[in-house]
Amino acid sequence: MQKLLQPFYDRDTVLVARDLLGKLLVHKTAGKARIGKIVEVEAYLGPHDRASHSSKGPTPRNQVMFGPPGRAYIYLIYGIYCCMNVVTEAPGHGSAVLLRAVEPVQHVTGRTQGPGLLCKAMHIDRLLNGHDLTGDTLYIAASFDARPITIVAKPRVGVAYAGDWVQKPLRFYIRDNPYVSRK
DNA sequence: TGCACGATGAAC
DNA sequence: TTCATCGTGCAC
Repeated sequence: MQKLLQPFYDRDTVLVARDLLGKLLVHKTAGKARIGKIVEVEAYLGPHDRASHSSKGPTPRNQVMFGPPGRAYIYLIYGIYCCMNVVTEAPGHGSAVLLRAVEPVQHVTGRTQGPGLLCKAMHIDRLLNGHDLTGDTLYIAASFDARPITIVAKPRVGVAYAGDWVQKPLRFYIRDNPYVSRK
């Protein structure tokens, strides 16, 4: 498996988001590698993006979004679920890609359609916030599966408060994949 | 120090 | 359509 390194993440957020589709999310715990194929993502561009956590500037919560690319930004949502993002572009940019759904590949149990369920099934929690994705515990790798995929772009989910940014097509998923969270 | 609310998911 | 559940950010 070819692990994605920092140059992959240090690029335009939309390009990273689209390229993440079909890649493998790997989380190693207790000698077991849990693997899921990424089938749905959303791009959060930076402080100018009103739907992004970085839109109000750096805070203790979102500081890893402003750190170097290739790290995990993981936060608690609604007091119940975790959501995982990968930080993109140069340090200080404040952009990231939210992983919304994966297709189970290995050692993944339970539902994976939706950012909260994805983290639960992959055993990803807030302790991994800020984790370096170029390490050996939590990382993303290119798949052996070279079959072409068709990418669909839609408005993001759950950001109705974001004004002009609500309708931007920054949600991407693999067409016809049954593990995408919504149509 | 208090409080309104959220990049969700599941039940009703 | 409503609710669970709690950390975060901002008002007071």
